[in-house]
Amino acid sequence: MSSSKGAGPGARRRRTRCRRCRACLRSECGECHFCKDMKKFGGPGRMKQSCLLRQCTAPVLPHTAVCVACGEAGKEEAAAGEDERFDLSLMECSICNEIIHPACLQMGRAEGVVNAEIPNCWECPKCKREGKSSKDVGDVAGKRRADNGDDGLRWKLTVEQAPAKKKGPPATPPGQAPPPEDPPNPAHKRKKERDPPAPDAGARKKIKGGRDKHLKKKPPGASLAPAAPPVPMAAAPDRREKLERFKQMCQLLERVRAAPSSSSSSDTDSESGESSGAAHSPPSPPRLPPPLSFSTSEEEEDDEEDDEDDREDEDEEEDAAGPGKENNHRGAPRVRGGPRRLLGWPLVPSPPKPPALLQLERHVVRPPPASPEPDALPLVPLTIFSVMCCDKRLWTRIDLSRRTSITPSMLSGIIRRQPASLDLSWTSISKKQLMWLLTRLQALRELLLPPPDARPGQTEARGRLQGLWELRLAGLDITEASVRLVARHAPALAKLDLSHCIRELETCERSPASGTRTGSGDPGIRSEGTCSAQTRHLGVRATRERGSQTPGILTSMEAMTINMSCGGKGTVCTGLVDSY
DNA sequence: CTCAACGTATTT
DNA sequence: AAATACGTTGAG
Ligand SMILES: [Zn+2]
Ligand SMILES: [Zn+2]
Ligand SMILES: [Zn+2]
Ligand SMILES: [Zn+2]
Repeated sequence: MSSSKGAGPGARRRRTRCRRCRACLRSECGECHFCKDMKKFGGPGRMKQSCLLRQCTAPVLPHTAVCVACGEAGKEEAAAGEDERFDLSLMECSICNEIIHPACLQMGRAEGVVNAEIPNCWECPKCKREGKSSKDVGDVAGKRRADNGDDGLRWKLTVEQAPAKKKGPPATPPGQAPPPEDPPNPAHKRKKERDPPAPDAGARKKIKGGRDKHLKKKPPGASLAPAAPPVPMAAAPDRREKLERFKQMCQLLERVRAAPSSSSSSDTDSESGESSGAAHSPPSPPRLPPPLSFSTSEEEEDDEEDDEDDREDEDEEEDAAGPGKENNHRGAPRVRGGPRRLLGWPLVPSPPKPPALLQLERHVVRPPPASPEPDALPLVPLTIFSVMCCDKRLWTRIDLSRRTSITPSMLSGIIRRQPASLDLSWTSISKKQLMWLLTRLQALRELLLPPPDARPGQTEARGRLQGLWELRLAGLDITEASVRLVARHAPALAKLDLSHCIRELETCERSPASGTRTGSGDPGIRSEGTCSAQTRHLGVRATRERGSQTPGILTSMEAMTINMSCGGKGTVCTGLVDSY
């Protein structure tokens, strides 16, 4: 401690908004919680927080930040190549908080692990060498502790807009910051736990601190970098089966690979296997090998109750990484940063989706190892494997339901894949995590945007839920007002799951009688049928009452199925046990 | 200096 | 865990 000047560890520099990301560029909504607190919107101004819709997704170091070693600012603009650019930039360690030019490190920058989701953020070589992990934060220089509510979402979000296309180099356009994304955080669960891993990143379990140091894989933790070590997978007994599946996948890829995925090369990052999640997919095309899921050290077995039948493997195909070269062990500073590992296995690849929207190519990971296009790839198993792990086309659906814990790496993986379908039911995902996801999932974000055809004076915005036909809100403490909004904005809704909702909803009164009409709220929904009390998931079939005075509600809907079982206050369920 | 808000500390 | 409160830093 005490190492250096006040600037060292002691004075952590506060990050500020980048001013360039989508969030930074928009105006305050004036309606969110924090906006309402602002004096300008009539609030008391005590919270002093940024508008929720303006949460910067790529917070940057203050302009006044300087290198702890040489005292100078970042000079990336003066650099020529990518590497030099990195060497001359200022990097802030998420563990010890020191800000330094990688070039000013005598031990070299090779051991540092870059967090590609946050600009100028890494786990410095010093900390890495000492085996520190995000968990150790706090001891450093006696300042800052990480124990506090640090959930890992330290620097708010980052997402970003559109960097230049896939360029190879860092996306740092001239004078600007890269388009990072950011780390999520696991938060919740795990009550205390001490030592081991994970402060912010998901660190899981109790691995003991004692020596993990150089265990082969990196200690979980950090949401940051994926393990970098190239760990050659040693052969293991049960690995055989995995290899088998792996082969199958390769074959499948062969078949599927028709699509040119020039997709982000960066995407190919290394992923190690990591957790799981299973992806289901529509019945269609080529079928992948069985579910299989593997996890790496990260979460894997947390003692929790992850149980699940499936997962149990542990592997790590870790380095599948780099397509090609990538791991450079010494020498190059690598950034394996960004992406943490995988989420799971795709059960079925989505049909060779045309290159339709290669949308967000975001994530520019530092070392853009030019990744060969899949088509051009030599049929190297590992390489193909890594490509598959990140190819967005193979991840149209991601199912993390029932996972007891949603880790940062999972969130990161979700964002990188931009799935068309994402199931997070029963995950107890935290509000922060959900917010984090919402701001960077294009599809969901668009869902909440005003309709493309909305006109200024238009009072009754139609929204983008016109085609929504099923909505599951089970277990939520949803209000009647919310249900009304749903009914109003989702005219095509055919199935609505409100089971396990604690509060009493008047929308569809639950009375023993059948064919009763709705309660006071009456959105024009009438329930009918009989109730089978013992059934846990019985549902209520409600039919829209014709001529309801509530205009717009359930319009165009002849009937919809509403599951209101297990509601609050000992209410009696009404209706038919439907097909739900 | 003023205004915005980050990162913590306290409360709920 | 989430909500609230606020000292203080950072941009202009
Ligand atoms: Zn707002
Ligand atoms: Zn920003
Ligand atoms: Zn320096
Ligand atoms: Zn450090």
